[in-house]
Amino acid sequence: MSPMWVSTKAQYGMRALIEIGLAGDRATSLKTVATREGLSHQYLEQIFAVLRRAGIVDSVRGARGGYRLARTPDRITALEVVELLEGSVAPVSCVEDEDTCDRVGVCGTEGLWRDVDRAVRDVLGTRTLADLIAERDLLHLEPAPDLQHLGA
Amino acid sequence: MSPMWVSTKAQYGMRALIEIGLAGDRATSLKTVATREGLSHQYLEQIFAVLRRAGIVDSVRGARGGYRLARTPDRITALEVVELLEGSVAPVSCVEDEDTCDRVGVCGTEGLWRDVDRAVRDVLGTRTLADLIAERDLLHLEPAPDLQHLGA
DNA sequence: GTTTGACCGAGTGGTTCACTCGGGTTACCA
DNA sequence: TGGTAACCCGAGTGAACCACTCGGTCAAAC
Repeated sequence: MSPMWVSTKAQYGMRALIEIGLAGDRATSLKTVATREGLSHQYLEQIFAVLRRAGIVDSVRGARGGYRLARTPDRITALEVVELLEGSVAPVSCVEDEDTCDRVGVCGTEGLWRDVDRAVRDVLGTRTLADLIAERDLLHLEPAPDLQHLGA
Repeated sequence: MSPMWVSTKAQYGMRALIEIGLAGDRATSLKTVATREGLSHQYLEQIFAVLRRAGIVDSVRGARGGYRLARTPDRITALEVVELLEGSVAPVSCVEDEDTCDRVGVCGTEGLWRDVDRAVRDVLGTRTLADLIAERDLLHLEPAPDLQHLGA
């Protein structure tokens, strides 16, 4: 796999949340998400444990259970999700925690990394799950069966 | 160490290049860079082997040897250095290589990662080593001994 | 009372990271 | 001409991390 700095945890988490969001109020099971997105069911469980504890999704236990968004999708930013599942989005450690480097204030690259961090946080912070769901809708995959007759 | 996605290789490489750049035409040894920046000499050798092969620095062998910039610092972007030492700066693999994911054109997060990638490349691509050297100069550390008398 | 599906902790194989080690080879310099 | 400073190179290594899996418990629907 070619290198990347956003882990599959955050990637899968985002994709799964879009899927969950598409269902609206109805709970969606991870099994459904897993097959629809081609992901590991058990790995998703791990991810959703974190999302639930963070108050991003609510769970419904038992048969016909699953997950739904705990908030409206416009109140969930990509930044929140990625930071939660990734731990951090900072390019270098000193951007977040100044104690990890003894050369703070002496390092010529400080401004550079700080600008990169700012740019990333800006993109992720201004994009909400609602935006992603809308984009996903534009791809209009698998149109709902009951809408099929409207076409052609 | 707190998490980060720019490796020490790229970080150290940038810092070392600033140090090399400050010396202008004169070759600077890695030993000097290592002590000045508090880095491992042997690790720097590994990094500079890559920088040299990429045509970013020239080497001077033998005693009193070292490295100097192969181009003027305004022709070396942070992006070039980071991509070289990091391999890639893409947040997820599909941004660079579409074959790594079978869901290209079907994935709701595609645009998001593409925007993040664009933002990062924009920041790194518009910053040259000359800029970083100038910033570093503003911190005016260790003023040259022969300029000392000009102060106070 | 069986099926569905959320919940939980532990384990694991592979890879990457951040180096180090131990040697060359080249050139200055006395 | 010999010593020393420096670049050059490949291999190794311990720790951490990633992307999962396994095996099981608990809760609600049918």
